[in-house]
Amino acid sequence: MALDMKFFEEMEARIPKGKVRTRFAPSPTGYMHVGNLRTALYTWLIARNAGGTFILRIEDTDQGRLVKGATEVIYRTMAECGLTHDEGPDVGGPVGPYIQTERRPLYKQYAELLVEKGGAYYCFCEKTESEEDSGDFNRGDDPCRDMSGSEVAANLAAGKPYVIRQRIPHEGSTTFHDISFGDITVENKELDDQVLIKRDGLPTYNFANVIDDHLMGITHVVRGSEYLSSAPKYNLLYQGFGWDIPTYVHCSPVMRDAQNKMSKRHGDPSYEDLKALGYITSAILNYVALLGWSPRGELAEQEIFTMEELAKAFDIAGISKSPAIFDIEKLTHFNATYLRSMEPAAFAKVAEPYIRQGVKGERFDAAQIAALLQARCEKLTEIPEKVDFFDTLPEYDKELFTNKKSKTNDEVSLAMLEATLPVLEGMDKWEQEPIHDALIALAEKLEVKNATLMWPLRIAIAGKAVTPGGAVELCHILGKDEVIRRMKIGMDKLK
RNA sequence: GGCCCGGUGGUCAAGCGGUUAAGACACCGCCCUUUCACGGCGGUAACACGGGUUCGAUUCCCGUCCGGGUCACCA
Repeated sequence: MALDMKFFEEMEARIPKGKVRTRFAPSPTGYMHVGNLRTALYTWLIARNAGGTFILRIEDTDQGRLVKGATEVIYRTMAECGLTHDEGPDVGGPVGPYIQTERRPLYKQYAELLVEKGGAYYCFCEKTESEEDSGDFNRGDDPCRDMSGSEVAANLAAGKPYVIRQRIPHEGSTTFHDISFGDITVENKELDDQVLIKRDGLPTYNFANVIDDHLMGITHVVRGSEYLSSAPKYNLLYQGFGWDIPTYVHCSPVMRDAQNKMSKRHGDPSYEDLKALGYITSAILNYVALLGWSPRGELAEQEIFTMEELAKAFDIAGISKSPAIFDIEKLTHFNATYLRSMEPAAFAKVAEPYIRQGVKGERFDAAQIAALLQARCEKLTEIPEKVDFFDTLPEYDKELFTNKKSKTNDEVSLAMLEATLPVLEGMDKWEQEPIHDALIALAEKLEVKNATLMWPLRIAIAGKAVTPGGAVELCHILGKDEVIRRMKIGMDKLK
């Protein structure tokens, strides 16, 4: 069992030094949930904030959970979100490969190295039910732990299946440092001799992670707090190899409510789902960034951040230790804010497909409708039902003509429409300004408030109480002939 | 259950021994107004509880309670 020490030296020589290097290491499950997205974002932010390197690594050591097309979801999401990686399976880099199954031989060699150094041992025990049931089988009592070298060699030679386990000291305690949780100390006897190399020869997550993070020169390990309790074992592993321990940044989970994490099983939305619900990427990212992190000092009250601003402002000290409940209402607020702050042309572009769901064909100008919508929609998906009246005048009740605040009833409404009809019919320039001026002038002449004149007109041409835009805007978009046609229908209702 | 972590309005959160305890979402009023919105202004609402330490605790320590995580040949 001679180890090729030269190989280890060469691997060591490849590791970039002296710069911040972070990595996002998802397993390809085909589903980017919000917590994942946030971890990816924070990881990216730490790298960008420090002018460092951001790496994408695919952790696919679980044979049973492979999902086809899952890595594509990851690439697409990262690209859409602007979480660009400097090294990864698709772009390469100095410490590849970046897919764990392609690194398979590596883990085995390092496990053997660790055995050599005394930090691990071969275990030939059967995987038994009783072990799980009894619960009082202490992994420190594993009979293989102290097996003689010759016996191990004999078993190996006989082809007996085995796993490689980490040898945790029975005595003492281990302290690790997390940048937001501080020092955490655990008694070694609380730790078990976890499996490093599985019976199938593939590494466990816990082992592959340490090997890869070291060989890829990762300086900051960002991950969910569910790994907090296995962190001491990681430290022992690093120590066993004699490697530097990276900076740990553990993040508390994103919750669906006070007691449950967001999960696919509960039907909680993933990044993709949120987009399908009408949320835009920039708003999602901004909201997620603030879900568990907040800026300090000068920026403490700022909520709207571009990715650049975020990269500049992001500091690890601002990461929260307690779990945060995902509040879709607040996301909605961010979404609305982002939609409103877009350039009108840009908004028209993202809104158009949704407008066309409600307004078929090219009869009406989508850009004009978009202009009315911009201040009135929080989610893109609410657009179609807001604009459906353009195509066809809905069936409506004449009750709508009565509005207390506008001082209208059937009688008044009819009078207003009768007075308005000839004015509009006489207009030769069908533009917003002239229509507006003519109607305002008419209201003044009739000595009624603007609303008294506008309300019945808007109801007649839209057939619904709530519309994007007022009577003038709607008249303009609908066109003269259609307006007059709809007004007459309204008047008939009122007679 | 053992071990680890956390606990400021309904939610996200600032605060780091002395504050009228920020801000945002949501909610409620008012203003603006050709509907609804946008925008503007204002309001309701919090330091889990009990002990310490201290001249003084939301801030520090201990206990209780509540919540989360973890105890896999899953990640």
